[in-house]
Amino acid sequence: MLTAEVHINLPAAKFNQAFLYAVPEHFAEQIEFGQRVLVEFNHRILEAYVTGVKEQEVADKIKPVIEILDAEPVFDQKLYEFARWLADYYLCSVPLALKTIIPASMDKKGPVTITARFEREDLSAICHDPLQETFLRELAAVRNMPIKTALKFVSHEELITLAEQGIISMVQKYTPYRSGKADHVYQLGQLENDIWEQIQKRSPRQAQAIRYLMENESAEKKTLESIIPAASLKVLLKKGYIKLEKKRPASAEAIKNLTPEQREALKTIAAASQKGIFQEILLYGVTGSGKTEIYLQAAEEIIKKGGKVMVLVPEIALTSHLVDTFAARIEKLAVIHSAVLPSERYQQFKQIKNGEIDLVLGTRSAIFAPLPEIGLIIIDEEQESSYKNEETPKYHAREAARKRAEMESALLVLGTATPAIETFYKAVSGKTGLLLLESRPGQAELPRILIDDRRGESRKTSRSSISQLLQEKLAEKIKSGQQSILLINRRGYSPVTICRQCGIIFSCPSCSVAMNYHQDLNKEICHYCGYEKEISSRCPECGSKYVQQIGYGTQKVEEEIKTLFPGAKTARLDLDVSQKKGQRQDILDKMKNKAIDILIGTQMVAKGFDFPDVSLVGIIDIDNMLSIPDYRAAERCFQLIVQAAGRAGRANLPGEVVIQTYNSEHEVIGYAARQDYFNFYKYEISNRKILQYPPFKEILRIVVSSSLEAQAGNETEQLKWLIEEMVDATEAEVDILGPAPAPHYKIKDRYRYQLLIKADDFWLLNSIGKQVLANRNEFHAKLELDINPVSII
DNA sequence: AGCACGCCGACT
DNA sequence: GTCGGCGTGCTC
Repeated sequence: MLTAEVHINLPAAKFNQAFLYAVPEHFAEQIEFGQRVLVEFNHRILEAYVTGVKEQEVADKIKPVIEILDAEPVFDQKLYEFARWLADYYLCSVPLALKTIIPASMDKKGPVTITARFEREDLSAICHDPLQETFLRELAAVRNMPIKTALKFVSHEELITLAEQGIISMVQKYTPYRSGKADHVYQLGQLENDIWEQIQKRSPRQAQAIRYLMENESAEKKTLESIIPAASLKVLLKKGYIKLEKKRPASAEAIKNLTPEQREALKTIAAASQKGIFQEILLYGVTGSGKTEIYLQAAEEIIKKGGKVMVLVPEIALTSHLVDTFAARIEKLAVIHSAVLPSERYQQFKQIKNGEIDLVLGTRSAIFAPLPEIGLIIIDEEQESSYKNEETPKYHAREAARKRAEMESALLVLGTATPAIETFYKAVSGKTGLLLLESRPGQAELPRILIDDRRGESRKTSRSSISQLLQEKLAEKIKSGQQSILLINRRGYSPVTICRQCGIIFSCPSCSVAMNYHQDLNKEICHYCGYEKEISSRCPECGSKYVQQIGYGTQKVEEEIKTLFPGAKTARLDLDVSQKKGQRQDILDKMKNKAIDILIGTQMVAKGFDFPDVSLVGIIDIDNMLSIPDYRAAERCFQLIVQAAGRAGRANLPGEVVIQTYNSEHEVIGYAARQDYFNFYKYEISNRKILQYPPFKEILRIVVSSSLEAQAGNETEQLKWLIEEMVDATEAEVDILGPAPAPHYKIKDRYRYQLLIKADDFWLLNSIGKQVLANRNEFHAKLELDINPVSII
């Protein structure tokens, strides 16, 4: 008998095992590894992934596969193995891991299909109604039909009844997107003179199209289709007078000459990639040292030898120049990101799978692209926290890439100017390779970094969010026509509103956080649950009118700047702005065209953008960042300052950075100001050692949450006992911190407690996690497990 | 996860 | 007597 091993698509971690189903005769030809199917499982009809098809004799009665949902497989053996690793390593079910590796573009469903769930010979036993019998006999013959056809025989209600009785099932199958070819352009094809004259005489619309193409060389698909009727274009295409081709970047960028340092690094990478075994190299290069050129030339070498390359970036939108550079140099390139239309993504998926793509560039989920024969995986800005997935499975793309590279016997290159402490630790202790790029080719010294201690500042400016020094510098830059960037790590107008009469803080009714005032909307917004409330001029508690906003965010800084420099052109770039479509690009364009003097924004402006005329960067509130109760606070702070400094004075202008602080003797600020990664590393690694944090310990964070306050607390306690019992049994050294109220005690009406479990050995911690999940039904509260969390707040 | 089954109390 | 609360077990 033909059987299918399937994984039922249920998220619970315990559904890790495969279940066996019978493959009915009529599916024998179609069923394939990696398809999604429909099966009956414990009185329910559920989706499942086929992870094995074989002929075997089965003793017990097994249920049949009801329907095949995919025309083609959505994952292969290799990706299945990768998914199993993902599930095992990050503590989730195999089906959930499979769901995360399958791109969303594969999730489009077509119209409802009616499928028979009985064999033709059983028909007389299940049906007595003559009208229904006609329908069912027809259905038994074809096995399935569109709902439209079925409705010609019976009513919708009858279909539902039949479905409830299990005689038929109503299914939506996955249907591939049709290619939209939005990234295509029209170009002139073969066109003889006499034909052109003929067209001009007989077909004015066609002639217009050709004339347009003669004048413009090529036309965007959308543009031409908006001028010329589709029918005319179709005729021209069919006759070959015009053609539709994939857009190619205008001019290939020249290969840059390498500095001796770069050449050395490239040589090492090329040599390593040729060995055909898994290796890992950290490419540590100061900002402006030309890492991108090394990526490109290394990729080009691999591709020349028939290998494929994967490049991961933190966020495409913040890395558009990198995308452009790759597009100009790599011919068979696929860029994967959320702005790509689903139809194109489907197309991409197929091309990648078929080996038609040489290089995949994308954000963290691109690590799951079905790219064959990978020779090199590059992770740019490897320290970025956006590589961590914040939903289960809470994977880190860097770790996933390491595994993928291992599976493919490929080379993994981690590139950065500020390595994550863990990454650098591995490199200096010899576990991975290390390449240094310490000089900047061709240009610019490091920017001048000023630590601006605001203690004792004169009354005149001390109440402003902008220090006296920074005000002076800004005035200078405006005068000389240079651009400035101000970094403030908080969006909104002000983060706290209080009543000066009774002292209450305006806080979110569902979360234990203060409401953020947003002036543009004149609303208070909770940044955790999104709750919004019109601001009232009176205190809701005591009715007094002494309501005051405390602290500042981007909006307030922008307002102050406008008051201080009425003539200056300013713009704000934060999450609120960039979520409005096109606004972000608009601001970036304006910045490039020098239509903005001062750009005020959150971290996003510090990352990746490259504006050649910026010569001043002000970091408004670094102290706030340093005070975050997270073991990575210092690291993040250092990274932010170095990144921000990288924005200042990249071309021919000497750059300046002003760091405002009330804490000028803080070591981290000092190291960052000197751009001294090595000493920062020494300082930080000794802290990590003393406090027993990564890389010296692995961490498992468990957040226990419940809408019942007591339940959350009690069950966290109970969970701790359970883990202590497990640990006692192994006699291993494990630290359990907590139970402690989570730093955000209440979010969306759920009370949260957390446990931090630290151990030397990853797999010991992992097995503790697995045992916790195995005992999950002892708990009523929600348990969220995070292996090596990127933040513990 | 979520459905069936089974064991209890409240109520027509 | 039955209706429905929810605790427990099971899912090819």
